[in-house]
Amino acid sequence: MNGKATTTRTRLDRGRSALGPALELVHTGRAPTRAVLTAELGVTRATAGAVAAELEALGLIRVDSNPGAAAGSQGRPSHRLAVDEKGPVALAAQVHADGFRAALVGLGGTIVATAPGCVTVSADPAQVLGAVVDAGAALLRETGRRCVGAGLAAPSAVAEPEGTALNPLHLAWPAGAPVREIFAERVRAAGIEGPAFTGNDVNLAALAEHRHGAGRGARDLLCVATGHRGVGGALVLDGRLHTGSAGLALEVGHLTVNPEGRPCHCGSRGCLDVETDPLAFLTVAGRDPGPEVSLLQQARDLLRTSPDDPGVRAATEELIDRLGLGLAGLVNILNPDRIILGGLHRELLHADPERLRAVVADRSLWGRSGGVPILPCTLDHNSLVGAAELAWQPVLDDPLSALGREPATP
Amino acid sequence: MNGKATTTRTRLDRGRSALGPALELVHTGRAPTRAVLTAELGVTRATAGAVAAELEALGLIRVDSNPGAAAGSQGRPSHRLAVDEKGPVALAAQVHADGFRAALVGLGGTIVATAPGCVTVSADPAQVLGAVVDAGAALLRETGRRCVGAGLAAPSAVAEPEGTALNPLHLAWPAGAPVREIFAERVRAAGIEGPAFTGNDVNLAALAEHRHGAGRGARDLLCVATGHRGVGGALVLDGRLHTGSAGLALEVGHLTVNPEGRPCHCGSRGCLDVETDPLAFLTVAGRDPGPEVSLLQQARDLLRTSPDDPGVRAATEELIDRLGLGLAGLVNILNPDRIILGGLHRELLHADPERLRAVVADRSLWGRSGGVPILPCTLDHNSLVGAAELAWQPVLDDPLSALGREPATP
DNA sequence: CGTACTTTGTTTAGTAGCGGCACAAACTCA
DNA sequence: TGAGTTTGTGCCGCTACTAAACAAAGTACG
Repeated sequence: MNGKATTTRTRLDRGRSALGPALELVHTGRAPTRAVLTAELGVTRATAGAVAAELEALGLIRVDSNPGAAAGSQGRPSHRLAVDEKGPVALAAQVHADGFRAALVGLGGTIVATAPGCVTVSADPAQVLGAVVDAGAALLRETGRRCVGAGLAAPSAVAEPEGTALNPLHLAWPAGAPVREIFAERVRAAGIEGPAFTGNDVNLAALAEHRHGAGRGARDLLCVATGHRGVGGALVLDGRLHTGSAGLALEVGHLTVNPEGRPCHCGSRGCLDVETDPLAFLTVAGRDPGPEVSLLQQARDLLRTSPDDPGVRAATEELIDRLGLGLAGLVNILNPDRIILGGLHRELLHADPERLRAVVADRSLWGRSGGVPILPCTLDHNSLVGAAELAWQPVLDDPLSALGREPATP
Repeated sequence: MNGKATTTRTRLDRGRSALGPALELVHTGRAPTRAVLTAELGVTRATAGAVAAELEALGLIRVDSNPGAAAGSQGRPSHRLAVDEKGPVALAAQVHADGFRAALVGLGGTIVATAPGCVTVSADPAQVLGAVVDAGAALLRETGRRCVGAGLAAPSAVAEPEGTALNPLHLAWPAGAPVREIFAERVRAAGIEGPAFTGNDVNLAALAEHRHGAGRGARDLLCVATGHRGVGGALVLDGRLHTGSAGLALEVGHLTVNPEGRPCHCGSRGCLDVETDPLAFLTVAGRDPGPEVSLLQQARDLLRTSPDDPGVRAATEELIDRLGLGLAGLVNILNPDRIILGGLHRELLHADPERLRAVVADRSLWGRSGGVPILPCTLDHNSLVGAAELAWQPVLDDPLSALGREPATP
């Protein structure tokens, strides 16, 4: 076989622009085999094979030539595609009122290692972010994993394009703190490879649920969640977060859901924020919130342990009605094809799903859009996984340039 | 010249996937010259030249080798790119409470011919749509233009994917009328070439303004407008209409803007619909609406002729405050980078722009997003032009297959 | 008025990434 | 064991580009 030198190319010169979409399909679990990958990409088997081979060569996925049971189907069994669990990871960081958490997240949204940390709430963002980045750097050293980048989930709206935290009310941080810049600087200082990103925690939770959780397959996904205080929202359209032109979209906390309701710090009354958050639940239920654990935890415990207590029952129903009103307003404006609830709202849905669905359907204008499925979040640490998604995104968009070959800007 | 046969190909085999984006740039006026086209497409001059040549060969654009003044610039003057005004057209149709209108619209959103028509409001959609399609067919015969397809602007939400009119309240049509199907059938019956599309009029107005009017260049464009009765909204994201999963997004008419306001047919009180439409304006101004001309026309005339009348002044201010509250709510949820107002809302903006902007900024949560520019519609017949955009879309997406070469589904 | 410079358009020669096709491989079914 | 079915691979060629050199058409400036 007088093979010409060109033969050395046949495998690695194939598949470039289809590389990103293919990786995303494996990442989100929508391409378990090469045959499915071929169909999903809309390419030929030859191309899909070459793309899979190149992704394997990059150390991102594995192609199992497994003899695994192709139960009940005819023909040659497909090789299985899976994320390479020994591959690179993204560093994910989260800060909230109670402390912080760092984790390493591989492709597929699997948490490889995690390091919770508690700090006394500090008014200095640089100190907290430095601590969480250091925890992440320690995880990277311990595991020896390659890092593709870092992502931070912040409990505040993040203004675009500056990356400043607009309302970190419950962190005692100064409004307008340049969190993105501080985080990126700390990541660089810790010697962590790759770019650094920052986003709002509810936005990132929605992104994670869309790719790996209850939102998988939705085209227009609305996510609403409580933290310890207040309510946040997020919208994923066609697989991408809609953050609005200034990063301030889906600030749903101040929708009016009770015209005669409690006054809100925004100047209005009866906002979703003050009517459906954990503090509201405890107050309506007639409990004095204690200072020992977080309000969210207290509300959750109360709802789980004594759901039939009259006060708890009344609080549940009132909050469900208020939340339903807010969701109906959002449905009329956004018309999502799925809604996902997190935090206390998830518990309220769990407590009486029929009531919530009925309120939303009743207050939505057109019956059809009121019939939107409302589901609970399903992922653990979804904000953390979402933060990792930010860091993975460049790799999903263009694996070759993101992983160092063909440097984008030399 | 012993030229090989292959030489005959050098011109028409070039430029395929860049063809659509290039046409869209010329269509929206963002590529006045080949040099700009080169930069906008991010391709080489060779490719841009070949693409422009092919679009010219398709009869869609013209390349002027004009000696026209390249005032003040060095270097070789660029050839000018322009839409071919003798090229094909789209048939645009609009129906509203007062009658209908048909038009032929060329690339660039220019109305080539128009035929207004008045029919007594008929409860039979097939009759009205048949009349407007016939008027369009007559225009096509008169002008002898080639037709790329037809689009209909309906004054109602259009449910996806069925294409039924959900709330044609002011047309006396049955709710749930299959307008898309009826329109498509009439278009086929009239022997008009190309596919037929149907959309909501405010949505289509927003699309037209985004491509050819006050919304040009906006990434997230919010459009709010009154017709004769009621209020509609639309959102254009990244150049595409956001219609939601069931076509029901941006049904903003029932946002609460006055908790103690007028009762609305939706069961609530103080909806944007009943608080800021032309009837509300006339009522607050203390005028009895007459039956002779449309409510919108009466309100417009009143506002223009006697803006300093105390009743008119009070009505203007009250409606501006209500509208501002509704817009602020939308800004908090959608965070658009531009807002465009149509119908009576356009007149209200014109009457006191500062007041409206102040209310929106004041009721928006974060100062920055309250500073969103609010502009009046600038296009005549923007719904009609938007309807034509629907019909042009397949050509913009893939000129070759849409214009008959390479039939998509043989 | 001619020369240098700037910018635009064209020609020619590649090349990356895919499709098409034939064939090989691996299984099920009868 | 062989036919049928589905999956993976090697090879060829096409399409839509890029790269680079060249040509053209103007301005700037002596």
